[in-house]
Amino acid sequence: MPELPEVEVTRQSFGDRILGGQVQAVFLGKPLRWPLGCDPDSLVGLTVGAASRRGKYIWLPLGSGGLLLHLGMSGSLVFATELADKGPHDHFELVTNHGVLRLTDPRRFGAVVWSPGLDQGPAQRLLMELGMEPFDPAFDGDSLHAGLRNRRLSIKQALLSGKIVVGAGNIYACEALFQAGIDPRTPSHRLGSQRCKRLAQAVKETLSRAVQLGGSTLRDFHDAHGAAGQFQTQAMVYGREGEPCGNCGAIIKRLLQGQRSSFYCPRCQRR
DNA sequence: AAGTGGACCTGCTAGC
DNA sequence: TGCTAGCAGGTCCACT
Repeated sequence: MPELPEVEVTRQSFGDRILGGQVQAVFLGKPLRWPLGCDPDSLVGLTVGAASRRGKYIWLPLGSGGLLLHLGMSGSLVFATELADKGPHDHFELVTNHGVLRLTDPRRFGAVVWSPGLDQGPAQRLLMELGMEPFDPAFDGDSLHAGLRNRRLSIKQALLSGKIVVGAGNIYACEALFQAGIDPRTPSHRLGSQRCKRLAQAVKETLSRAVQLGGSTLRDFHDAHGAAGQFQTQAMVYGREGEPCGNCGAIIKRLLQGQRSSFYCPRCQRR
């Protein structure tokens, strides 16, 4: 489900309210992608710090360490003082005196992992290979060009890999490539500095617009208050196979790249 | 070393 | 109506 915008919208929607809370209990459901990595009872009494985001991960400081949360494909977080009874897909709860943070994740590709610090332990291991943050001013056409110039994989897969820039998943990679006028199959090294500049700009704009619109709600995404996103209504290509391009009228096509669907306009987007 | 495909898991939909 | 195949917002790991 969640790409950078959904993760950021989620973080913003509960971060302020949980800040300063004290852990009263921790509930674990079925196993997630990775084990928590500590005794859940050892978190009781710890104080919650300011939630931050790196790529599609949320870092929630707790005491001297913290929890690294990932929503996988189908995860969402809810934060409330009063929550409905637990359902079959609720696999983690952090009960605090400010409210309860609950992870619901049917497919269980998500994770909640204890780490002694952002730059130590599991968090360090999971985050160290990540590419640049798209909203970092250092991410621009030049840095993108430098990251792509020796790569032979397609530009779509390069964006999805997260090794150059993080945050664009399948929806936003498709949308950014459309906005930049680049065919998703284009070999990365064939993009010159001019097109890299356009693409870096498109990635920044696509992701920031999506954050402003509250993310994309394709089937079930909601922020921690329960609000749905609106970006999907403005998607130009994602999920629009067979429809006319809003820009030129050509029929939007779908193809498979690395077992993932890519949507593109064969007229607006060039190799 | 970079690139590819499989694996993890459940739910929903389109089509027969 | 009921079954099945195919699809889904991610990413680690083993293998070439």
